[in-house]
Amino acid sequence: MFPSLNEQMDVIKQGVVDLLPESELAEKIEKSIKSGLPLNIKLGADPSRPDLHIGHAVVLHKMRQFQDLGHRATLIIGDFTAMIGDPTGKSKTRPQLTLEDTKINGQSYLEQATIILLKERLQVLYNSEWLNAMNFVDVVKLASNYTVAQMLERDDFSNRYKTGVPISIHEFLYPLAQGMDSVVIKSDVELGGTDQKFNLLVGRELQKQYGIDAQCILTMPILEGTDGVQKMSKSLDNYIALTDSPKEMFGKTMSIPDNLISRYMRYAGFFDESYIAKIDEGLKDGTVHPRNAKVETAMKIVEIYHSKVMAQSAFDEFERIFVNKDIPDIIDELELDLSEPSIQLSDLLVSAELASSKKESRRLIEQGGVMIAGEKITDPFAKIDISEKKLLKVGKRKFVYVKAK
RNA sequence: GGGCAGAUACCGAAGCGGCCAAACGGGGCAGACUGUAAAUCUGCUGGGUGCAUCCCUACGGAGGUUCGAAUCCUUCUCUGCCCA
Repeated sequence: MFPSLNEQMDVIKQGVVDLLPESELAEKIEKSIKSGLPLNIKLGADPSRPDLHIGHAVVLHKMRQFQDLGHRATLIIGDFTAMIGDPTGKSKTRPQLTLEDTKINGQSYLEQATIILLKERLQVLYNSEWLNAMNFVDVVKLASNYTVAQMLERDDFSNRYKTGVPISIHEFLYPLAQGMDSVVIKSDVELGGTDQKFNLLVGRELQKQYGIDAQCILTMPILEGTDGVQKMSKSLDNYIALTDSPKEMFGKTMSIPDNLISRYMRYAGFFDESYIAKIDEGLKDGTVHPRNAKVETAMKIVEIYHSKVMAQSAFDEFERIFVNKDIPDIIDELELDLSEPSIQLSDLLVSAELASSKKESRRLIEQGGVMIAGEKITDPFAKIDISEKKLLKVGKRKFVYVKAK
């Protein structure tokens, strides 16, 4: 049956930022133990950007822990809400997705999410099912549950309001729509990132208004991206995707700033707290080398999403390229269709798509970032004979074999 | 409905008739160094052309004034603030 209340609470509280209200969750768990019925744990997914990264994994992992405790996970694919379009940002008018697009994205989200989630004890619902069925009267009723002042409590809104950045009316409907999901599925707990706190609370509030047992809310931190400053996101290109190759995962993890090591150990590598504390201490007093701690973290991450074997080979490869300055074992080959066997270096980079323009290509060459067959060449006008296959290296980590067809 | 302010490159933000492909910061890229794709330091950062006081594209859109416009005028679109 279910683990005891204390055991459950210990697991649940690992790494969380907010757990509101804790006492209510304890009651719910006690009730569940007594009745033998699992709790319904909700997680909303935004399928507008279906590429999941290890930042998303923080919350997914928490969901998995609930599953492991015997509870039921409800993943809500926000196909309806995504269709309306994410209203953040003033300059980007994001193309409006059709319901079909979001369905497809939702499917891909699901595939990636089940890398972490257990397929058993998982219920997947699409919120268009009920949101699409609401008419304007329903929407007005829903909206009447909230006031403008309440909406403006949200940091995001109030900041924008204060600084004069526009807020569209439909953005106010967002939290409400999402909250409606909680009403419909009668969730006991809703998970989310700390940025979702407001939305989660709206769900709780709406449940009360609709006469349903209010959900508890649990938030997990937003993991910083590999740049160490901004949150991990695809658009900032500081992410480690769940589907990244072992090599990429390893390398990207190695590039995080030192001060993020323990955070990544906790939220990306899911190491034991006691172990993290030990490493942390070691980093402080200098007995643990930051590089080694990072290697360990990187290997663990690769292991989670690939395997131990892959982790080892990713490490070996990394050592070879960056420590021994050797070349990777797998390099793409590119055959170029040329009228003659030689080509001007600056054109070669453009043809190989290693530079987006001839200007950029020149810059790279003149700055000494380009090597042909192990030899640094700084003259952009050098003629390169590629009738034989030659290794072209651009920057520190772009390798390609080029050959004239 | 009325008044006022604003729209600049990937982002933020200066510039307010020629010296503007546009200061500065961030980001990105490259180099040096190293412990690594950390940190730090240096350089570069619209495109074309063998590269220059040359051409093209670009300061919200469309016109206009001028020898010359990101800069002035008209108008349109969008945004914020204030009043109703």
